[in-house]
Amino acid sequence: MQEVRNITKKSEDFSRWYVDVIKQAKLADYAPIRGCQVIMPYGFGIWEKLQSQLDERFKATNHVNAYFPIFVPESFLTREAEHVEGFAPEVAWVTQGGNDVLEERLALRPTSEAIIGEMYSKWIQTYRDLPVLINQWANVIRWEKVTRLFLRTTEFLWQEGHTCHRTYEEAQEETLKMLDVYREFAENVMAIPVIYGQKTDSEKFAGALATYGIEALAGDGKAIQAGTSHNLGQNFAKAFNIMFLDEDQQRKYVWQTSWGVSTRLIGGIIMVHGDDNGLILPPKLAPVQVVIVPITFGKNDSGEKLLAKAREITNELKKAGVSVQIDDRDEYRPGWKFNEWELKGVPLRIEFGPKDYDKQQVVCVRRLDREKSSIPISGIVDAIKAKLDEAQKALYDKALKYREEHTRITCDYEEFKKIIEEERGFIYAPWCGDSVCEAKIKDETKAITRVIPFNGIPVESNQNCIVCKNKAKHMPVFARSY
RNA sequence: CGGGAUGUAGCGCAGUCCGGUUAGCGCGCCUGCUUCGGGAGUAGGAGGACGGAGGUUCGAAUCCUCUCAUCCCGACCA
Repeated sequence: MQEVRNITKKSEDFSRWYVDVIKQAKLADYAPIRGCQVIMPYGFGIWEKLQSQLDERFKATNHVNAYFPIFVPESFLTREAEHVEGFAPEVAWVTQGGNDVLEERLALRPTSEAIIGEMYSKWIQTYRDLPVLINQWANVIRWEKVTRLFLRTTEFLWQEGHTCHRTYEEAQEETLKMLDVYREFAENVMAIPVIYGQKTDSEKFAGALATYGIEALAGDGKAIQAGTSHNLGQNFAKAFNIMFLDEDQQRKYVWQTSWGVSTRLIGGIIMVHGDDNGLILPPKLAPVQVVIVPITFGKNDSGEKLLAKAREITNELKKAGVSVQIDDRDEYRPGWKFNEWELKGVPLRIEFGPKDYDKQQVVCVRRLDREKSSIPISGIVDAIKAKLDEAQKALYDKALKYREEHTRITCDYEEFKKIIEEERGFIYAPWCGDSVCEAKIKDETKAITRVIPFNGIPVESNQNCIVCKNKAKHMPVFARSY
């Protein structure tokens, strides 16, 4: 029989598989503008779930939301030298308003440090105004040369936190606190294990003192940056004159942080969890957590009774807060529906047929591994909730197992090259800390330092840099990446 | 931005080299009947003017020029 579903096998061509899954699960579609995508309702549903659960965590850490303009005057953008240089190649400009050419071009924000810095300089007067803990949910524009659905699009959605503090220590604490929020979110909500730590100088954000990130491993052995948190030091404070009068009567520059995650996370979820049958969503992010497929035989009385019972179960679960959908479409047969909901990554499927009706039970099938179980209808709410929790955990465990199987340690550069070429994945390797060695590895292997992990492997005193053989200072994790 | 490939119905493709009735095929879609526990069967039906713009020609999906978009591989990035 011909395969109706048309997803390229993951192992055959990962890139095509990725696009096939997105298009067929109706997460997103190409827009008629280069590099831009339309996030379709099902994909946006995932984003909304991400958003609300992240926002909860921001609020819990005392942040508030605000909104700043999408336009950034050129003169603002150019105030922090390293920052301009970092973003110059990918800024989109507005040069005309209506019929009039603008005196000063306006950048469509590639990030908002500049415009927010400008406002902060007005708002902050004394140490009593600190800390400022603001987050913004917004779209940003980066004129990328190479784009890829969700992972890198010209316009994307994200969240950017921008905070101001009285001291370096406080800013550093904030930077690491938010990194940890991302880490916890990735693990517990996205079911994605991450390596987290500090970026090397060559990988840090343009204008930051230090950048920290969380890194996930995709199903093809390439790394995906899933979130970043920057200690901006006083660089932007100096550029935008953000000063406060401290208790000791001295005027001082504030210490700032910024941190963000984007719609790229959706790409990460697809790449980390998906399989040959399509998407697999963690229950905590699934727009539809449970789908009920009633199985009826003909339009007879028993069929009607069965459908009525299925709707009753649906309502009961709904009332209990489960995102559940009944698929009572007449035009598709059960097998077809099973495949479609698997493609869409729905974590649990409930099958309810005549045999189940007689026994007053349902058959529950888990998306991840098609594990089947029978659940009595009495007490179905608790059972399904437990199944969802189990599915969330099983998904994390599977991703963790994959990552562990694709993480290697080596002190030998030749072996390093071989691993990158043949297996990819994460590689821990000792490094002297010199960006020359880092660049050499990048040139020769296309692998770059992802982070110097906090949850990694400590460097030992007798270890040497895999490139220059000088004494190693760090044990970063390397990978090819998206 | 360099190298390569692709663009024909909602999706996947053939046709293009070597111009010539009314542009085909599979899946999907619509209607009817039978079906329904892992992508049903059958009968009938609708749907495209060939990515876009110019040009060559009696005639262009097919040849030429430009352009747009996507994918893959490289150089840069959430």
